[in-house]
Amino acid sequence: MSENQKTTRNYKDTVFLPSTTFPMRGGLPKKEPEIIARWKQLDLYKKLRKARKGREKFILHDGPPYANGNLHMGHALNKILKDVINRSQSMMGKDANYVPGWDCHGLPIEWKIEEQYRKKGKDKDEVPIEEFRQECRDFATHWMDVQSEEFQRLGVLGDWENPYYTMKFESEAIIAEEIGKFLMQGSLYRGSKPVMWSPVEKTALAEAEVEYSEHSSTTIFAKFKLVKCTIESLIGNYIIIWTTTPWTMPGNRALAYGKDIDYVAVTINQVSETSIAHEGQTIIVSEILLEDICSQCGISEYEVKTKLKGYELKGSIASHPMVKAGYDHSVLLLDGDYVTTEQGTGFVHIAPGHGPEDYELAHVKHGIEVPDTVNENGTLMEHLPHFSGLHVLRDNLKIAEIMAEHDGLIGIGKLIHSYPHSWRSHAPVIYRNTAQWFISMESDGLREYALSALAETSFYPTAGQRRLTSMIENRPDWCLSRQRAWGVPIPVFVDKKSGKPLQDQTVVDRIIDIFKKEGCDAWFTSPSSRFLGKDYDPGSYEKVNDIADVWFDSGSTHAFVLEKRKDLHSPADLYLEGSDQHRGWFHSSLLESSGTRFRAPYKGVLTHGFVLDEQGRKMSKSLGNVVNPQKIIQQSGADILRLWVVSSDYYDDLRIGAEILKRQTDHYRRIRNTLRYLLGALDGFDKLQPVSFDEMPELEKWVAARLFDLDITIRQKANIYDFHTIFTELHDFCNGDLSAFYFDIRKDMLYCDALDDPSRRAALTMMDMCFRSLVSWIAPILCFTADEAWLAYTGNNQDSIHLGEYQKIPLDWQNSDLIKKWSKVRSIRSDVTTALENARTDLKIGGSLQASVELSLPEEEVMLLSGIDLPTLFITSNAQIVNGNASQIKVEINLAVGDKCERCWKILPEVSTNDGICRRCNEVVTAMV
RNA sequence: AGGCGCGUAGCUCAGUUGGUUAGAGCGCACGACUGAUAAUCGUGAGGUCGGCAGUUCAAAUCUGCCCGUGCCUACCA
Repeated sequence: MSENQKTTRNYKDTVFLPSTTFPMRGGLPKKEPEIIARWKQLDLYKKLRKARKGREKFILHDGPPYANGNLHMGHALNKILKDVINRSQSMMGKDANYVPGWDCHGLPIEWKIEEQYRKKGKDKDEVPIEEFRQECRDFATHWMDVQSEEFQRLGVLGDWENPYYTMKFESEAIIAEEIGKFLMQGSLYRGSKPVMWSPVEKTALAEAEVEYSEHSSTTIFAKFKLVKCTIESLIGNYIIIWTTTPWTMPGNRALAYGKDIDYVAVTINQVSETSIAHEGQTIIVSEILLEDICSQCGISEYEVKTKLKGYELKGSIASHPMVKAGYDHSVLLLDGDYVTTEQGTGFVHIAPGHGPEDYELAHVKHGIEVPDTVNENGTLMEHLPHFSGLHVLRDNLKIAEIMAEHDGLIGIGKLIHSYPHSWRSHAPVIYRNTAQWFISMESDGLREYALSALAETSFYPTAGQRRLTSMIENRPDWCLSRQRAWGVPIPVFVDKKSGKPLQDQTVVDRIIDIFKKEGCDAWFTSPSSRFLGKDYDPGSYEKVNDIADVWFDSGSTHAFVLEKRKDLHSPADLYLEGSDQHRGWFHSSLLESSGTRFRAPYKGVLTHGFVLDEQGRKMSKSLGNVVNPQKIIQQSGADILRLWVVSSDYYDDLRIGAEILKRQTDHYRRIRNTLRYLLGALDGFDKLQPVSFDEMPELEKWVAARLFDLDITIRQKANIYDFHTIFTELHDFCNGDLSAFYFDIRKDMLYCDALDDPSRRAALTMMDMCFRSLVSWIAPILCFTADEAWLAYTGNNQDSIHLGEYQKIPLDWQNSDLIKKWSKVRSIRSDVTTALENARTDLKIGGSLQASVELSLPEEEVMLLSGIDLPTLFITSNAQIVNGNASQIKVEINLAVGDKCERCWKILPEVSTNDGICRRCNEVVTAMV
């Protein structure tokens, strides 16, 4: 080798640069499906069950999504969070067995099928119910398959081959069995309440099946004579009400006043020719509405007798306008906080069978019985004198005239207003009192059991407890029945004579047996005798044709999933859903379980917020701000979405949008590159001897202490489902501790020291542990990337990081003193980098290796730095303490003296006499041969 | 309209029992390196802590009102 060749020798191939097959760019959209395929081929779910066999179980019970469409961000958030929790529990050694599920029955699916019928010009009522139900079943099956694929694409690990769903025959049977429990207890009772009813279709409607359009109504001013009142002078006066639904008058049972409204008693002195009001009578109405009423009723002269406040009418009783014509019941005056003086008379007539508010005030609050007055075809019932057979929508003028004849009115009018109509027939609908099945909150102490169960449940965040508790405290009895087709029937027979439900366990058991084998379609297709057996005459019993509220279905999942599957347990460790489920699944599950098992089906409840757009607005099609999970997965990958979940405070609402996702991608790259650097550095490490902890340099011991602390934090936070903190800790560790500090300092050693140098081996030993720890810590979050990195590390494609656990960090790695010490060291280092930056700005230096650092330090800091190699710490070519007794830290930067080592690029005096490289490099290169 | 929440830098979040000039990371700007290179390192600029009023020696933190926003109810005779 000539002199010339020597000086230009390229030392690059003598430097141990990182090398790895783990690419810098993830290419997640393409890679993730491959990883999923690998998991399937490995049968990861089952393998994990085997690996965790006998371990303590952790059961996060899946709240079933509704099987009727593609996933949206809310689904993604929910399932990712569940998966992160399950995987982290698994990493902590538990058998976290996750069984996903679906909710299949219910109105939205029923509608879809109906809609298809309408398109074909078919009528739902002409189709046999079993055929209709089969189509609903097929529809739900289709969407379960679609959603299952979509969930798995998010990386969610669970028993996808054997999920639960509410329309499975066994599920349906057990739902029926649970209803049977309430039946046998006696807390299931038949009552009634007003529901939206279409007289044309003769069916109950849901709120969402109703559309509002213009309708012309006959209005009446009806008069109720006061028969009892604390203000005696008012007795005999008439309370006036105004209504747009004269047909509800036979069902009137009360009047509502506003306690703070000003009323006046007014004597009518003169009326117009056409008026039906009577001179000399005294009426009571709202003061500010008086003029308006008088003009509408043709009252031309009047005289105010008394002024009063609403509350003075408390306890008063009036008589019905038709009191002498068969309507001689008492009409109570009640305080209604919803009464306004915007229109009408300031009094509201209450027909408990014809409005939810009427029902609530009269029946629920005051126990007034709800009369049946309207047939299912919309005609008034036979037992109603004078009105029998009249139609509630067509005959209102007639009804008004009859009332006027009986001197029950002071005015008749007309109003065009917005009124509910049936979505299907576009015909007006009414509220109609309808027989319904209820579960009593009181009769068997359900409310008490539920409340005490809540007190024993852990809530994340704690606010959920208050919210649910106040709902349970205030809610009315559970209305279980729906007049619908697609659901689990209420498996009850009613004794036609007594009107009481049949309570016989053998009948219930028989029903359940049949449902288990054939599904609950049998209820609609089999004769009653099949269920009743020989002991009862089918002719004497009415089979209930209502189905159960779908919330009862999902409220029973603990019974047919948690209790029935041997690989699960009840109560679950955790239920986790969006905050809307306080009113939904958390609520219904609690009631169902409290009523039958006297405890909650869960030990903990976690609620997350809703997904909003980047400005914090709700997502809607009309705003055009909807973000689809499918699109994000396609563009960036599911790991990015998963990172978004844990980087957010999911107890509150979460925002998502272009910038937020960009930030996640940035964070992802940082973590990925940290893994990549470790993998590169560790290339070939397995051939070298690891170094025992005691023999490691202090810097490595500091890394060990950081790992120890992180391990503690991560386990603690994972146990309270606080992944946001975990994410922050991990990111800062990769970013601040490793990349910007430890790696940067150790590069020289890693690249330039002899391959088997003890210090270098010590660094690699610690880096190996860093990698193993880091990859297991991110595994629950970045499940794909962790898997990929682990595969690059082990080279064993029959293994997966997800079968493993968090690393066990040795106890003697804990060292809070070292953490404190190096925090101070880094503070001095920061002063140096600032000084270096200033020198750079002054064009004194470029790279830090060009610099020589002169430090003036107080004694304390000198002690701190003793034993630490300063050029290594600062990544400069030279550094020394020039004054060890200074009052404050002072840093001076000079150009390093000497020539640049061709191999390690440090500037050292020895280089010129050493063939262009430094002493250390010379030794290493010579030894290589 | 009612019940329960939320509102700290462009973004995501910390801010312990009220106590010095309100923190972090990202992004941004500027610079260095070119042996983590569609990487990496450094420095820096960004906040009347939703608004107003009050309690206090002292408020992002406690109280009241208001505004914005989300979930759940109720939207009617």
